[in-house]
Amino acid sequence: MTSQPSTRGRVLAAYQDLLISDGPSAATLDAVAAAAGVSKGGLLYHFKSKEALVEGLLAQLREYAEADFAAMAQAPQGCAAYYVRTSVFGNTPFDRAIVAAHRLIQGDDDSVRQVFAGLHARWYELILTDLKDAATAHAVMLLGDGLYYNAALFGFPTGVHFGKETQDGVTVDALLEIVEKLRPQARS
Amino acid sequence: MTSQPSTRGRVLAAYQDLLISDGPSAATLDAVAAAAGVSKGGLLYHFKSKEALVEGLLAQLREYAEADFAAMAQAPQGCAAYYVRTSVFGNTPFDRAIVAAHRLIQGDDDSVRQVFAGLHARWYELILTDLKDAATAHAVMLLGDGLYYNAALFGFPTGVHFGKETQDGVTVDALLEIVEKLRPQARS
DNA sequence: GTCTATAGTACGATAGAC
DNA sequence: GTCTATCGTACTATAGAC
Repeated sequence: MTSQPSTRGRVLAAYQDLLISDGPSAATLDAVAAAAGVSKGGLLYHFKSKEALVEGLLAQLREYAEADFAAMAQAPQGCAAYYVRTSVFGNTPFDRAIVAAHRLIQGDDDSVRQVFAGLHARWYELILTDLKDAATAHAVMLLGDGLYYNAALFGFPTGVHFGKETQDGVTVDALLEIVEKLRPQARS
Repeated sequence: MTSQPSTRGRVLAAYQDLLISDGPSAATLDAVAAAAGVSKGGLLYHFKSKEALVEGLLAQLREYAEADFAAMAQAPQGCAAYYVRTSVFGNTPFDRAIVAAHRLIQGDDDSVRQVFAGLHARWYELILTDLKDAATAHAVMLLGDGLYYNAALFGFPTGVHFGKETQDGVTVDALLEIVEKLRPQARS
């Protein structure tokens, strides 16, 4: 029952949205409070400091991540294809949490880096289970990373990038075909 | 003759180093001036504003980029392999300029984004010439992007990451083998 | 639980001496 | 060309009324 629009939830959502659309420097306490419809004092009642706001964001990210790991482990297309496919920004809650947190990596806060390092380790583990070969697994992860970083850094001008095309008319399906080529063939 | 340690050059180098090691928020005018061994007033004589500092960084980046495009077009191993290989952080002047500028993308400055968009377009063009197929070219670029972004965002704890290994014992050579697998075979 | 008012600090930039 | 001193602003966070 955490999904009701409590003030705390509205503040967190506003912080996330500001990070995604305008970057960390624009996500000041004033701006977040205004976007959430409360005063700065009201915001600081729920989150005692800016660091607490970040922690709130990361806690939410970790929640979504656990659910994603479970889905990935059971994905019928295999973990590798699942990873690449979901590396395209899809505007899901998980995607939004990732991109928002990504924008904080440059900052001084080392805890954000650590969270992403942990996510990466889990993903790699799953892909390796799927593909067996370390180099291939690494290559597939890098491909997905490239997709995600491009989205996170260069973003979605105005809601574009949501479709299937990633660039120059190249579709995700075309990328997935390439990933399948890399899958070690069972000798028959 | 731009390589002599002029004050202007030292300031620019100090700004670059601070961006790479401590991020944008640490690269204040005070910090840059101190690192370069001048006062803030002295710094501002050479660069009238912080924006001018960024422009100086980008000008340098563009210079290095032009030289890299030329080398890439003539690379014996082909453009695709060249791109992936040089996407590993190698501590070259070009690498350092790229990583430093990358840290500014999150900021408000749109000019940094545009420079990287331009670089990407040129690289893609060269790789496509090499590989002929758009989807494959895109995949190779994403692989290189992933390498570079991981380096730029998570960095080099203390000079590590300079060797051939990128992660979990996976070498760049192993990644290059995978790229070669993707190269469309000449029908014989 | 939410507000206003304000303290304290850090940053970018200017002015003017040397 | 480089320095010191200073102004203006924007931000985080606290204190206390309601």
